[in-house]
Amino acid sequence: MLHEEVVGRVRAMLLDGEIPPGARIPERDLCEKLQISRTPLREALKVLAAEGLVQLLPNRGSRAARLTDKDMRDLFEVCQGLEALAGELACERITDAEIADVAAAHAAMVRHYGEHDLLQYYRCNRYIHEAIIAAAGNPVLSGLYELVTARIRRARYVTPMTPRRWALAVQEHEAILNALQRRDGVGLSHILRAHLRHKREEVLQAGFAETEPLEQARAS
Amino acid sequence: MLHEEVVGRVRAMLLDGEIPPGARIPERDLCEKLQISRTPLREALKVLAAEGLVQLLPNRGSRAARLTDKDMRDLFEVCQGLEALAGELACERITDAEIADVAAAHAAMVRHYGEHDLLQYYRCNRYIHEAIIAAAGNPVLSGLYELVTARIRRARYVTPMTPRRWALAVQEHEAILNALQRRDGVGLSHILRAHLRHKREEVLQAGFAETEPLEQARAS
DNA sequence: AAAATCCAATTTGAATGCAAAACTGGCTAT
DNA sequence: ATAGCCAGTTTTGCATTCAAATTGGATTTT
Repeated sequence: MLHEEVVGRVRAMLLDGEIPPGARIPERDLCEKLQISRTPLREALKVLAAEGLVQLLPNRGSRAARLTDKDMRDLFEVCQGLEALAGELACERITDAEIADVAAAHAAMVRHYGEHDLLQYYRCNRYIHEAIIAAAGNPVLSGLYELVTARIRRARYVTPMTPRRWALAVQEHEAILNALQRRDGVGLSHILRAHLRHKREEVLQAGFAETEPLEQARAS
Repeated sequence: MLHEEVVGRVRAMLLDGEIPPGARIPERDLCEKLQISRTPLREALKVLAAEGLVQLLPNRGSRAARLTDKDMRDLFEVCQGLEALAGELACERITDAEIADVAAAHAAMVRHYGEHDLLQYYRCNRYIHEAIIAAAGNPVLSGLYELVTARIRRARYVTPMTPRRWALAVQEHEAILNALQRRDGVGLSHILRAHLRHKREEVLQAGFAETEPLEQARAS
């Protein structure tokens, strides 16, 4: 197994909640599960710690990072900035084919909204946001976006919405697609920021932060 | 030596150019120099690779990353976005004392400009930009900023300027301080973007990218 | 009985050792 | 003379090993 693969596997376990936030990560157990020795696993853990997904406690091992309310606020704030930037750049650089692709995803999303299928709705939603990032044509931006969104992914794409909030989100997405089709960078940037600001409020109100001080179960 | 210290030491060697861009990094040599064994060094290299400062070639070791023109452009573009965001947030959150601190650094910078002391000028310049980031009060933002600026630091704070460019930069900094003092977030955001756009043009014109395909000398 | 202390057992952090892959230089064949 | 190839050496990647730190619990002390 390649280094990047190990990092990817452990990252997936963290993002999927297979290793819950705050859980200690006993190296030996994970090694056994991944069928590798401690050396490459420890390399992966240090990388994930640099990404903010793992917290290293010197001489006391590592644990899955936990997000406070402040962390969540900060991450969303930066995410707003990154998406706003991406929106502006995307309007300058996106191709007609890519716009059509986003439009299709948008239509599918609206369909899922009509069917009250939250899971599929979120899948399309995420696809659209990521397509806008990709359309900015800036790998550095994409990389940072991935770093930031990884940490708030579960809060962002799992939190249930009130009918009122959901309707508003769909409306905002109409405006997003519209701005993109008109290649209105400034407009897209603004609507994306508002959209994410609303999402942040929603997530914070839902109390999604992972601040429980109690000891979590270890990874199964 | 602690893990973070190893990462820091190697990162410093990369940023200082002690290990020049493109140079191969023989693990044994670095181990000897740092007086550590290969295991912790390799952990540090993987972290630095995740940061984009080191390039890992599977089974063929690692080398100091080299920036192409495109990389430089992308990094500056993102840096613009981050500083613009920080500027807006800073105007909402900065204290009077912090503004006074920036004003003092600005005055010192102008003095160094008058003395044609580029090195000291750049030092104050960098201090100001970092103070604005810090004033945004968002550690996630600060972290990403550090990631991005580390990679363009040498291009940004070493490139010589024409008298004309230098005068313009000072003028822009007057506007930056002014917007900050008026707590004009939108204005600060705009002037910061323009300021960095100009810097980027300058750096790219100076041909600062590290694209030489020839084999570099190894770390001394 | 509660608190502090000490000791065994576990776990982490780092060095070493070993197998596999890549580079070097010299040789052969065309 | 040059291109291709092969053995020897070096370097990487990972498993193992060893020392140091931590944890939990039993024992002792107040």
